[in-house]
Amino acid sequence: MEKNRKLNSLRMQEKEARRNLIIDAAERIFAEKPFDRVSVRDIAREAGISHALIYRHFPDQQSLFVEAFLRGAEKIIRFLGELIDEKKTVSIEKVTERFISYLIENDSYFRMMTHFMLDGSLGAGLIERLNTAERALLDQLDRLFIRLKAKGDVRMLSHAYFAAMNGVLITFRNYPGRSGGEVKRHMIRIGKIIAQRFRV
Amino acid sequence: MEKNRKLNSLRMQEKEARRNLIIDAAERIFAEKPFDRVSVRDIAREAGISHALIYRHFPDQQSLFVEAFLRGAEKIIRFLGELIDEKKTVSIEKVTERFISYLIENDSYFRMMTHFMLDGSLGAGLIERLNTAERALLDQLDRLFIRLKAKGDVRMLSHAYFAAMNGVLITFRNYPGRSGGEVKRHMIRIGKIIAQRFRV
DNA sequence: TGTACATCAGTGAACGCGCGTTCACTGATGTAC
DNA sequence: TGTACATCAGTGAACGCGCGTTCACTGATGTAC
Repeated sequence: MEKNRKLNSLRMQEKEARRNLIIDAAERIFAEKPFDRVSVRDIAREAGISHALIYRHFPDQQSLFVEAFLRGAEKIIRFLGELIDEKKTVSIEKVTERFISYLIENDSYFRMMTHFMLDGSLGAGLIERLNTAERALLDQLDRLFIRLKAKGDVRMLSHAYFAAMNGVLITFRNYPGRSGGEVKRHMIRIGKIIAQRFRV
Repeated sequence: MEKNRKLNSLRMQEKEARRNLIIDAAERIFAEKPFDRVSVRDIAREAGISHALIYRHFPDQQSLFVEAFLRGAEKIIRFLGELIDEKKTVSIEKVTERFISYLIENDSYFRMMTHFMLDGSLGAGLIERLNTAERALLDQLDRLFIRLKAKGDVRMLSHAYFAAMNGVLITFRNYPGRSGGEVKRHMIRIGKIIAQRFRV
C-alpha cells in the first residue's frame, strides 16, 4: 500500500518531467521562429518524441502554447520586479529602456502575448490563466508608480503605461529600411517620450 | 485608331470596376468575421464570382488584403483629419475619445493593421504602401499637435501618441468578463489618461 | 455579309500542402495468483 | 518461480480539412480579310 503510493507518485513525477521537457522544447522553438509558424510537429521533433505523444500531455495545441507562454511571462514579470527593486531611486526612463530592450530580446513571447490578446477564440480557462499573468505584471508596475509617489489611481496608471509600451513594440516593429539596432533605438526613444509624461 | 483607343480605355475601366467590386466584397467580409479567418473563397462568394477570377485581378491573396485595408485606412485618416479641423479649439481628450470609438467600430481594419505590423513576411512593395498610409495618419496627428502648440519634436509626439493608442486598443480588447460597452469605456478612460499627458 | 482567327474574362475541377488530431498497435513493466 | 493478464507510455500511419493557387477549358466579343 505504502509502496504502491510511492510508485504512483514516482510515475506522476515522471509524467510531470516529460511534460516539462515538451514545454522546454516549445520554448526553444519559439525562440527560433515566428510563433505562428510553429507546429506541433516542430516541437515534437525538437523534444525527440513522436508528435502523437504531445496529445498524451496536452489536450490540444493551444493549451501547450499557453503553457509555454506563461513560462516566458513569468520570466518577464520577474525581470520587471527585479528592475524596479534594483536601486534606491528608480527612474521610469531607465525602467522603460530596460523593459523595452528585454521585450525586444524575447520577441517571441511578446508576439505570443499580442496574438493571445487579438485572438477571440480562447477557452475561458486559458483566458483566466493569461489574465492572472497580466495582473501579476500590472502589480509590479503598481509598485513602480507607488515608489515614484504617483498621484491618482495607480492601477489605471499601470494600465496606461503597459498599454502604451505594448503599442510602441507593435507599431515600430517593421519600421521600413531600418536595421534592428535602429528600430530598437527608436522604440526606446518613443518609449521614453511616453514614460517622461508619466513622471509628473 | 481613335475608336480603338476608346474601346481599350473602356475595357480598362471595366477591369478597374471589377477590381473594385472585389475589394468592396472583401470589405464587407472583413466587417463580418475576423480577418485571419477570411479566405479567397469567402470573398469570391460574396462578390458572386469564381474564386479563380480573383487571381486575374490580384497576384495573390496578400495583395488583395492590403488593397482592401488601404481603403479602410484612408477612411480612418479622413475621419481623423476632419475631427481635428472640426472646431476652432481642439481638445486632445475629445479627439482621443472619438478616435478610439471609431477604431473600435471599424475593428477589422484595426486588426488588419496590427496583423501587418506583426507580420514579417510582407513584400517590399506592400510594406511601402502601408507606410505611406501610416505617414499620412501621422501627418494628421502632427497637425493636431501643432494646433495644440506642442513644444519639441512634433513628429515624435505623433509617433508616441499613435503607438500608445494602438497599445490601448490591443491590450484591453479581451478584457475578461466585460461587455463590449465596458471594454470601450475602459479603453477611452485609459486613452484619455495617456492623452492628458500629451497636453503639457 | 460571311468566315476564320485572336483575345480575354470567366469558370469548375484539381493540385498539393501542411496542419491538428486520432487510431490501432507495440512493448515494456507491474500485478495477481 | 512461473504464468496470465492489465496498464500505459509511446509510436507511425492515416484521416480529414481548408486553404492558396493553377490548369485546361468555354464562350462571348472583336478583328481582318
